[in-house]
Amino acid sequence: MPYFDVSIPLKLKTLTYCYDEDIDLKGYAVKVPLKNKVVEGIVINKTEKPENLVQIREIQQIIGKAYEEKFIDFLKWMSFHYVSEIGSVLRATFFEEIMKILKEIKIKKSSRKIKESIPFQLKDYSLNNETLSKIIEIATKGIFKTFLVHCPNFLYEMKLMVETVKGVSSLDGAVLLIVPEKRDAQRLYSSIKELDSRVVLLHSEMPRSEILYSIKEIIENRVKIIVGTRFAVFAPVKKLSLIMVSQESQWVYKEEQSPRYHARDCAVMRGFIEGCPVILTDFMPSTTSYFNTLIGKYEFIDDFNRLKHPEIKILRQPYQYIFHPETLLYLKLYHKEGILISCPRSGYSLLRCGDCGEVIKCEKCGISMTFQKSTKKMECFRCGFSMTVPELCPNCSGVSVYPVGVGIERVKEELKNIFSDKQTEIKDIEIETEEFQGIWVGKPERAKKGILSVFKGVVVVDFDFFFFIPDYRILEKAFAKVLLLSQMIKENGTMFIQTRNPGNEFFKFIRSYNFRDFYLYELKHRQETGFPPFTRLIKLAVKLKKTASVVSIDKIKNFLKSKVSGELLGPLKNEDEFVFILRSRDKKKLIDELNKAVIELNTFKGISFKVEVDPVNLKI
DNA sequence: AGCACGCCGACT
DNA sequence: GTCGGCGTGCTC
Repeated sequence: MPYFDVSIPLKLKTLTYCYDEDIDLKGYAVKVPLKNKVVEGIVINKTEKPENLVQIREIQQIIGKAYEEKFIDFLKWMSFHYVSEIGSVLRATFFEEIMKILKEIKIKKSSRKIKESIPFQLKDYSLNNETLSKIIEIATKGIFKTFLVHCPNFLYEMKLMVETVKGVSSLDGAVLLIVPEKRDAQRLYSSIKELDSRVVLLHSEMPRSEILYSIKEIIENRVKIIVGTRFAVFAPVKKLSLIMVSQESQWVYKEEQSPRYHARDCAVMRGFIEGCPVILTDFMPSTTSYFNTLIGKYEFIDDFNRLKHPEIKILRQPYQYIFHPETLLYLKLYHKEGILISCPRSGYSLLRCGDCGEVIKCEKCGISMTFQKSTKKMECFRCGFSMTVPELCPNCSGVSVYPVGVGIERVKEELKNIFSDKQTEIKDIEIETEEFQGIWVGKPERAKKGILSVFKGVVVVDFDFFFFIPDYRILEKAFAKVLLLSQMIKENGTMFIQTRNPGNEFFKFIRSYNFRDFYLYELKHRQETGFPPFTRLIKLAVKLKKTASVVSIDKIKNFLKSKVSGELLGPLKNEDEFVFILRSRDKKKLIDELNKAVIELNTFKGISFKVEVDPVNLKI
């Protein structure tokens, strides 16, 4: 009798069932008994009779073909690469929708009112036709290859997507377009809808009924273009001609729940499995992707200089005042034409003790607290803890506490001193606005990638803020932030970056938009310190249950040490979890070994654990 | 002692 | 996810 591995959409490994007919059931939805219930699952592969099992139960019913065989291979890769049960992978891949459609449960015609978004304004952009024809050519050939296109800004990426869609419309398969956020997906959807109505939208904030509608359109082959956010990478299209991922460096592509997949990496693997090209784009490609172009894994296309970029000036951040004399002059000359001042924090400043040199930190979460001059209070922006300014330094009881660092409140105070004429408006940045004259103050996070060429100048004060963030990717993120802000500057405008450390090599690269040398510098550093792309990091959080007195965390640590080569850091305790970081230069082997170790870990009594491959942050 | 509740592990 | 087993602890 033939045997089949069946995956059930639970946190559960595949289970083996038998069936009396010997047919190829890979990708079929079936009904199988589980304990005293009957549940639905997917046949993953044909298998041999498991030796150790006495009783094997029978597949009760075949519902129909749910997934393409190649898609099942993709699921298997996901399960292996992200070290998670194949059942939980299944749950992430539109299983419910596909089952509903398969069982022809009547789908109530939802009102289908996708809120119309404003299409992107793309007319003025001239694309590099060579890039476009390269993409169309490879899509026509229908082979796997990954390109990394360095674009001058976000709209160029959107235009590239729209024009590519036009160029490949006669091809057989569908095009999958992945963007970071819901809002981008809605706008791109509207832009494409104008040219081709055979497009569907997929983002996770859509009502389930609308997602179901999109999936039904895809399965029933009425769709040529899919626009969506990260989970759209699982769209059940029969044939793909091309996958494009914009803003590939963005960490929103990482799913926070198990399986903690990265949509860009999944897109590349899906392209490989399905045999179609994958186009990654960004105006600040991730160091990892750039590295992949150096080792020949991806092909690099440099379109960054298709647009002119503003001059960037690096100036020394004064201590007593906020603005460097050159910045100040520029402000006085051009403030009517619109200047944005980007400031790392709200409030007035941080406070530092003159005796011990320590910045006052939140007693709850340990990060620097911001001082509000108007209320004489200190606040922690992460946990919301607030207190009155202490009279003595909490660290050394010193008496000479003074403000350091620049906050929005302090910038506004100084601007009011400079422009005492009262005619100069000082406004908090509102992205909804249409006109950008006057002086605007805001945090760099408020810079939005769709807002281009609106200010005469941008001033970044107290840039050094970035250097204190403990994140191995902070330089590429800081560079990306600078670029985002620079894109908001009109032609002939200027960008000023004020730093206490203008001699830092990092600014040489920024000032000249020298990406190649920046990446080489950054890669050298990552190689020396042992960070990706030269190593793989995996976070493993272990929980000891109440009855786990038999197992100690040391036992688990020793077990992991014996099973997994490379470094084992930790455990650090976080509430009821013990968190380990695994790190190895042999990236493939690490995943291999961890998958094997996890099978044994499952046999430990009284523990539970979570795995995160390529974690978003290393903080516990 | 008897039962209720909640935790834990197994599910082919 | 969900059910059954079992241990803890409360009450009659």
